[in-house]
Amino acid sequence: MHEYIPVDEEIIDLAAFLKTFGDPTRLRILFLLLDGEQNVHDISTALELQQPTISHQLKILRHLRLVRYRKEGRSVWYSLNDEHIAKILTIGMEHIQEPS
Amino acid sequence: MHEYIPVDEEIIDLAAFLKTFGDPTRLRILFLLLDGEQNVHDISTALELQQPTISHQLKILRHLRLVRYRKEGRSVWYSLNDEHIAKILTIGMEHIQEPS
DNA sequence: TGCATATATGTACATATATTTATATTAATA
DNA sequence: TATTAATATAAATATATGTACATATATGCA
Repeated sequence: MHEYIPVDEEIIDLAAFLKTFGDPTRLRILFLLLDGEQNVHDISTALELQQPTISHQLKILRHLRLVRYRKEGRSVWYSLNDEHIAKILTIGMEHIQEPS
Repeated sequence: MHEYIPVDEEIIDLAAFLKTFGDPTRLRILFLLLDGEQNVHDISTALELQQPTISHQLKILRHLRLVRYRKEGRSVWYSLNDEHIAKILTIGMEHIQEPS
């Protein structure tokens, strides 16, 4: 019984998606968003990182659909896109906390 | 109710772990291993990639504990380390196959 | 021991990417 | 309309990383 082997395009897309979890700044943003919607200013304040740095990473998170956003006046509110994101964070944490 | 925010070291470790899924070659290796143990030669034949390329990526997969291995004579047999790996692949596939 | 096979390591190079600084855009409000 | 606040974009730079090629190591066997 053979597992499903993704075709090339799926492999490329999957790598791009999962790679997005592979940066500490993006992970910190995602963990913040586990608490719910946050705007750019609050994220950059909470993480003590410059606003362009946050906007840059949010753009990547948006494009790979890890987050969604809505505009309200001058603010843009970001949140996790769906349950897949939290699940991957949870499984990842389980893995690194496991004794080797 | 606030979510658990990982400390810096956990963020670094988690990013390193998840980043490992972010390369097409490594993903192809992992999908092969869903079928069960494979040795280096068979992997490099199946993926039509040079043996040093496979060994290089296996080293990374080993260090981040995505795979385990056992030596048998001249051969080294690799397999997925635990259920976390397959779960992340599955959730990732669900995500990219979801209509945007 | 000598040789072939299987796997790992090291180096070099090209490419990708995270961050900083500066600037642009957009929206609210005085 | 002028100004301020919030966010996004652009350019520059430094760092990281994947691959190819050459070489090393290790094991089995004649």
